[in-house]
Amino acid sequence: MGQDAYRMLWGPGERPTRGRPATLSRGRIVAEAVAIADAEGLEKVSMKRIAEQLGSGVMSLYRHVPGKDELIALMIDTAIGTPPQLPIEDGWRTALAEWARATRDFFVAHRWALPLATLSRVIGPNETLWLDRGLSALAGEPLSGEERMFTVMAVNGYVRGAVQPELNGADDSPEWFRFAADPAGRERFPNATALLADGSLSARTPQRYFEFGLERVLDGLERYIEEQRKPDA
Amino acid sequence: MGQDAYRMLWGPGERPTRGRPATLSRGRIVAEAVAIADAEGLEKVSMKRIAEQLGSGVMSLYRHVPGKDELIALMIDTAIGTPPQLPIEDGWRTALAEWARATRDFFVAHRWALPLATLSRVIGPNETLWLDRGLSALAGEPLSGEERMFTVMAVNGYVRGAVQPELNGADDSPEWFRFAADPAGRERFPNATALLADGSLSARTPQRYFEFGLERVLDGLERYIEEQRKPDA
DNA sequence: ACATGATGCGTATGTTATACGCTAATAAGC
DNA sequence: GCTTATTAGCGTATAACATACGCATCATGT
Repeated sequence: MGQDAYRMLWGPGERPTRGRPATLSRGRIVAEAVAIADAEGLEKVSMKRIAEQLGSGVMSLYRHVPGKDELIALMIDTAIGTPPQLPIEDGWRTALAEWARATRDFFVAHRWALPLATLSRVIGPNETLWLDRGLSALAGEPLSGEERMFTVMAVNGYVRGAVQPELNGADDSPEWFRFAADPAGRERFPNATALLADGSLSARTPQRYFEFGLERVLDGLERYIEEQRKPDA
Repeated sequence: MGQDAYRMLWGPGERPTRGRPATLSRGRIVAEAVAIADAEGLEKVSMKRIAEQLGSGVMSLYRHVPGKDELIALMIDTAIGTPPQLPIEDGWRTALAEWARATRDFFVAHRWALPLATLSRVIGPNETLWLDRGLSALAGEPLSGEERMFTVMAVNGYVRGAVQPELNGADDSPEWFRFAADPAGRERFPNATALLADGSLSARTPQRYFEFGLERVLDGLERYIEEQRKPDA
């Protein structure tokens, strides 16, 4: 499957000139799959449903897509699209912060994408472009290649971690912390209980605290970059 | 399903004294599911397979588990187990770093867990205990509840982000960066290509760079905590 | 006109999870 | 010890799913 997925994501998009011309296309199939996932969740995305939505037979899809796994790999790369232009002129920190916010926007706009993104899979061109864009923010800084990579990964990891509770809790109320209803729970999880006591987490301000954590991560990166810039050590 | 999963994870474990005694048990089923996932991957975990492994009929499993979704929720909480004791006496930073490493160890030991962890689901007692343990590292620091929460989340997010490439690339070679094989790819992703040029990412030293990123994140958190401690502003 | 080659898709297959109802096995009440 | 209530084990049936195969269809190039 890795091989097929790779060819589909990266292979040349040449369409044949001979034979019966296609009414369906890979792009339309993927777009429909993304639309269904956005509207009703990933579990509603089935080959049958996509075909119905497109007014075609189920097996016709397989002329354009090797299988469902590969289709899902395509969904991520299509949904994430091309990254935004970053304000490199304002410095790496501002640029990376913008990159982080855009990444968060993607996961919020396509709630189904976060679990898929952590799946082992082939990375597509658009996603590679996002990585490249993130790295471009650090182009002028005195970091090794691996340091650059892990810097972007640290930011990316934070974004994913911070956005998840926002996606989960969106249904209703704090799904967590029901343990605090009984004394045994309060005793077993004193520190988590304390969070409830001072009224934290009841407020619905995910965006504000996203920024809080992001600043902390960027602070840490900034400190290292500043140190590397000094000619001592 | 949320309701069932919640009751199963948090409900009392009392076994009935009346009726036919059980040969199967919830614990044995979950343990077997985890064993299969560890050895052969999550996609091999089916109700049929679990039953075969336990020498029982498929439908017998449903006497002890409401359904597969709930079983998977249990798998995470069982596999992660109880968190390690942290060296609080050495300060929050050392303690949180230990917590981060233990979290990483969990995801490495159970490769199937990372995508599931990002899924929307009910959090179980063990996972709550991990959160509580992480928060306990910050108990003495001058942070608000929300700040504590997002501090732990920042570390947790970093861990997940940093461990993922390690899990993916474990099969063989760098699945990424095949684009660099042709000039068009090199031109399209100049910054990512540059990483290859200086020999980064070829070395197999994930652990070392895990520590690098972790230190950066902790640096950022430390700076904030130090500032809060000062009586100015 | 005709061969070529690709597309659209109905049918069939194998794999899932799981609802339902029957049978078996034990403990509590008499 | 016998009955009855209560629970566990599980065979069968069902519905949803991805997808292999083969055939009919419809353009293009000769």
